[in-house]
Amino acid sequence: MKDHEKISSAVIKRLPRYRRYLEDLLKKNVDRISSSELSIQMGYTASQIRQDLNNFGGFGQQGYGYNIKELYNQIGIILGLNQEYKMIIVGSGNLGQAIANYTHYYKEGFKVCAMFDINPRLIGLVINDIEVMDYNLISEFLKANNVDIGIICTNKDSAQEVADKLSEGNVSGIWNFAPMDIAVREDIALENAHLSDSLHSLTYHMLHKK
Amino acid sequence: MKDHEKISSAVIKRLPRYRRYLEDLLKKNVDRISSSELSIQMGYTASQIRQDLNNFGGFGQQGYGYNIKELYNQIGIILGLNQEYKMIIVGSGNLGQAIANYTHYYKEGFKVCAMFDINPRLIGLVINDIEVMDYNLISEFLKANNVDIGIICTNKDSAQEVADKLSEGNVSGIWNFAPMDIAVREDIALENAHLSDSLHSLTYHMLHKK
DNA sequence: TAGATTGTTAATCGATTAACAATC
DNA sequence: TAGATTGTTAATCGATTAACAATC
Repeated sequence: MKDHEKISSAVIKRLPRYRRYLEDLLKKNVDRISSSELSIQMGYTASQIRQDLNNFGGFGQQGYGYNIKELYNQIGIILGLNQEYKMIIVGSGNLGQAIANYTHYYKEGFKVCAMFDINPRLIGLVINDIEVMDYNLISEFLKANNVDIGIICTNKDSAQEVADKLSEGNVSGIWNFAPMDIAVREDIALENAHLSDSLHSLTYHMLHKK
Repeated sequence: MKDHEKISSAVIKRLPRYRRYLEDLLKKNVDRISSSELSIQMGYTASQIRQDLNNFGGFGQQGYGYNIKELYNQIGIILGLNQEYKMIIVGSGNLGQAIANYTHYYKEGFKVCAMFDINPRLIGLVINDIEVMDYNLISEFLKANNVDIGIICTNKDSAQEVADKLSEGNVSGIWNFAPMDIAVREDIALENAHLSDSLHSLTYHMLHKK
C-alpha cells in the first residue's frame, strides 16, 4: 500500500463493489480487463478506477490492463478477507437470527461463535447450531474467547451499553444494526448498518423522482 | 424546497440521521437547539448543518436556533415519512422474515402486505400475519394491488429478474438486499442495502487501524 | 516495433468550512 | 436595544476527471 497517506473513505467504500464485479468476471472465466472496460460495467470513470486502485499499488500493466484473478485476490487482502473472523451476535431477535443463519458468511471466513440475549424466551434457543446465551455471561465469554467482531442487533436503548461491553471485551470491530449512533474507543472499528436510514433515503428518492 | 437545484446525495444521506437526533431531543423534551449545539452532538460542523437544512428552506430563526419539533416534522415531510407505504418482500428466507417481523416499521407507516418465495417449503408459511405466496403469483398480485416498495431478499442470481418483475408491476421504489447491483428504470428509486459490502469495509478498518 | 493501457500529474468540479451581514 | 444565531456568500479543501508520458 502507498505508504502513509490516508485513504479516503469514499475509496474504501468502493472496494467491496470492485471485488464483487471482479468475482463475477472471474466466474465468467474472463482473465483480464482494462479500466475502460470495467468503467462501462461499473459506471465509474476509467480514471477513477485507476486512481482508486493505485492507492494500494500498481496492480495493472500498461498495454494489458488488470489481471482479474490477481486483482480480486489483492482487493481481498486489502479488505482483510484472507483472514478468519470470530463474531458474536448480541440481540437474538429476528435480525440477529437472520444474520446467524446467513451461512454465506462462512465461505468468507466469518464465523458466528455465540449469540446473546436478555429475553428468557430466547435464551437456550439454537439457531444454526449456535445456542443463544444469557447476556449476563457476555463479559465472561469475551474474556475466555478471542472475539473479533461484535454484532449489535438490539434495540436502540441497549446499543451503547452493549457497545461498551464489547469494547471492554476487546473486540476489534463492531457492526451496529441498532438504529442509533454509538460511541466507541478510537482503536475499535465501527460500521453502522442503519437499515432505517437506508429505507428513509429510499422514500426521499421515491418522492423526489420527477 | 429550494427551487430546482439538485440536492446532493451526501446531504440526503444525512437527513435520516438529523431526524434521529431530533427525535431523541424531542423525547427529552428539549424544544430548541442551535446549529452549534447540534454540531457538538452530531459531529458535523455548525456550518454544515445550516447549509444542509437551508437546501430545503429556512427552518431556523436568528437569535433563537431551530425549533426541534418543527424541524423534526419538516425533515419527516422531506423524507416522505408523512405517507403510508405498501411493501412486498420477495425472498422469504431468514432476512426476508426478519424484515417482515420488524414491526417498528409500522409506526412509521410502512406496511408489508405480501411476501413471496419460490421455495415450496416456505410458501404458505405465515410470518407476522403475512402468508408467503408463490412467486409465480407476483405479477398478478402487483396488478391487483398498489405496491409502493419492493424489497429484494433473494440471492444474487435472482435479484435482477425480481427487479424486472417489480418494475413491470410499477412499484416506485426498490430496496435491494441482494449482494448484487441491479439495473432499474430511471423513474424507479433504488436503494441498496449491501450488507456484505458493509461487513467488508468493517474488516478493512479493523485491519488498518493502527 | 506499434498499439494499448497503465500510473500519475494537473485541471476541474463539488462539497465542506469560514466569515459575516441580516435579523430575530 | 444588545446578544445570539441564522442564512448565505466567499474561501478552502478534497475528490473526481482529464490528459499524457511511461511502459508493457
